[in-house]
Amino acid sequence: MPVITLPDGSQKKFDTPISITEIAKSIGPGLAKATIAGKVNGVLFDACTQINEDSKLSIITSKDKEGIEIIRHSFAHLLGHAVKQLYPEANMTIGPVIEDGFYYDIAYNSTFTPQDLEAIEIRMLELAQKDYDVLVEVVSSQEARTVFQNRKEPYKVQIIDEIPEGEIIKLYRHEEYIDMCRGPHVPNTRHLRFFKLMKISGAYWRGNSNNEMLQRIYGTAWSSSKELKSYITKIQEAEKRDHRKLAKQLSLFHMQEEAPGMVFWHKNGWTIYQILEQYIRKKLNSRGYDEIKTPQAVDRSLWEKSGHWEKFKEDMFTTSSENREYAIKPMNCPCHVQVFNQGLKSYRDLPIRLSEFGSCHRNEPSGSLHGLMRVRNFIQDDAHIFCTEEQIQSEVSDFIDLVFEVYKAFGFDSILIQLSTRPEKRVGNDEIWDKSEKSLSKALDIKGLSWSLLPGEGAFYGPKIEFSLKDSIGRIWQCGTIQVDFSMPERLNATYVSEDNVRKNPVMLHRAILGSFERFIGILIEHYSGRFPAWLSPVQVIIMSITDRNSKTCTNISNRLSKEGYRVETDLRNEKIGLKIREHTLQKIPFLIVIGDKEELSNEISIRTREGNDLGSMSLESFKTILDESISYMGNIKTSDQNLN
RNA sequence: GCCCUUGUAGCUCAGCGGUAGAGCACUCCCUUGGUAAGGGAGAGGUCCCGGGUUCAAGUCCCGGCGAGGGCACCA
Repeated sequence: MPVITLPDGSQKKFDTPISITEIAKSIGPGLAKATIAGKVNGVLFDACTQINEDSKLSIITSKDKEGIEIIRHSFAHLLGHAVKQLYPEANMTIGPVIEDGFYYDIAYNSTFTPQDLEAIEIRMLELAQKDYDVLVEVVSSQEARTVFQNRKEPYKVQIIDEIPEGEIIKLYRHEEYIDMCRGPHVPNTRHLRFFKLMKISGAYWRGNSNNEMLQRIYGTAWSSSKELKSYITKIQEAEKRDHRKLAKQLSLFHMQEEAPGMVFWHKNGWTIYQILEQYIRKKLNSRGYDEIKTPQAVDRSLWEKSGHWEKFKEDMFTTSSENREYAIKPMNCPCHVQVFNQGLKSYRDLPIRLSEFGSCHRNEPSGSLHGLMRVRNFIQDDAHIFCTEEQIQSEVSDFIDLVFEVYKAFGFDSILIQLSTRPEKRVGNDEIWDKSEKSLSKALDIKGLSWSLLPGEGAFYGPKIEFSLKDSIGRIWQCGTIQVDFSMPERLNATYVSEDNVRKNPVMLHRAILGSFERFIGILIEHYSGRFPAWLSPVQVIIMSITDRNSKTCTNISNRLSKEGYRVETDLRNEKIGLKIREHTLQKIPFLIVIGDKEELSNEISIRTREGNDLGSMSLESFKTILDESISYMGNIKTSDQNLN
């Protein structure tokens, strides 16, 4: 006689054990039809599950987050169903749910082509439209093993072998297709309608690069065609703001095969770089950092001492001269210790904050290179703080303030913080780890920041905080970091004389705000979709003539603005004004000035923005006020755009 | 690094065994035109590199290199 309590608190009594579907039916036929699964006392179950004791139940439909996840998971099985019909020799491995969809990893001796993908998608549609019931059965591991041995699915057998004894195994039957899963799954394929297979790629069995490569088919799935469409649109929008595409259109930088993973900055991109560097330099100088510059190539012996040679030899570029071997620096820290080591330091000198816009090279795996986001040569807004253990917390605290201040200047106000703690392989005793992890978490807590813990993800030399920001279309990028290091100062003999007159190793804090300029600029390009705020725009103002008669006036105005430090260009070509406006709008120049006879007569200029707003005619002085205001918003696009409207 | 896809004019791409194409950009000419594309003519290519198959190879095959999508990696 189970009593079922529904989410609204109402109760239903039943005389006999009853399935979730039946309960839904007793509430209403519409709900019964929409039922995908049920959450019984907080745990998800298949819709056919019998409930025989008093329980709390919520019916899961496609409107629930869990519902759409179940739909995605069932789509993976549907994919399996279609694949096995079309390619009986294929071996199924795992097919989990991921953000926005699902995938299935398949072992198959010939490669799936885009045509195969299309065929699979069509077969999936046909199968789904049969509205067949998905049947679930609980089996012993021996039974499961027999099923998949008969089906010649060695990967499934391997998975079964690794399931602990006693754990229940469920088989889901999609007509003749059988898959194994924890479930739950949709009760009928009529819930499977809105999906699209996205791409095929390789993936290692069990995610281990020593294992064989499988073929992974990715799909996206939703509970309505509207959601599916909006997802596809979102992907297309993201493609439009791809920094590599925009870089070409706006002539920001280029890369070429002779220098894989390294950037040829063009004038426009380098202008942005310069603004960022100068901005950060000013921030650091005002906060007690001393900027330095250290060598690009350093003798192997230093990298041996620092431990890089042993651990990261493969990732370093090397060169030689007169029988000596050098490594191009992959990091600045060992060099910074060399600067610290010049002259005897007292505890009174600490903290010492050494900053460098240091160019580093890392021989990243070719397959990981990706535009500006992952390069082999990059410049960091790097600095190392040498301090005492007691000073860690306040240094970390000051750094967090700085990070937030800088990110805010670019309009990033959603920042994720993660604290990574001691990994298994580490140096330093537990006492020191306790202390440094605590000083990091305390610094975060004192500021009332919410953060998440990544246990075991710290560097071998110390724990770290990572700052990730969310861009204008919701993607997350890791940028800033601060890491506590007890190891390198000791390895490289950095010492200071303490208050009690003994030599101690300082603690070293590695920290960066932007991370690398390359990556950060890549993020900015996509964040702004190439429409840089006036502060960062490589060209802030374009001055266009109506006819040749107006050229001189254009040049005069341009010179005046240039002299005052604005970035301005002229377009005096013998072309119609419509064409000029089109081209410079596409170049995303914030302010477009038109000069014709009318303006010359009235001694005014006509302004239009790249958004297409006509600001009318005004004096040069009035325009400068508008321009100054726009620049003063720095990287905050929302505010500056509102201002322009 | 691994799997798949891919490399043709400055850019975006078509051509996929039989004398290299289009649009835009570029050069020249006409046009001096008022807020997102004025008209005409012309020039422009070791079809990524190296081998092979073939009477004949951007086109098919093999090997490099680069790029794209994933996977692995990201101290």
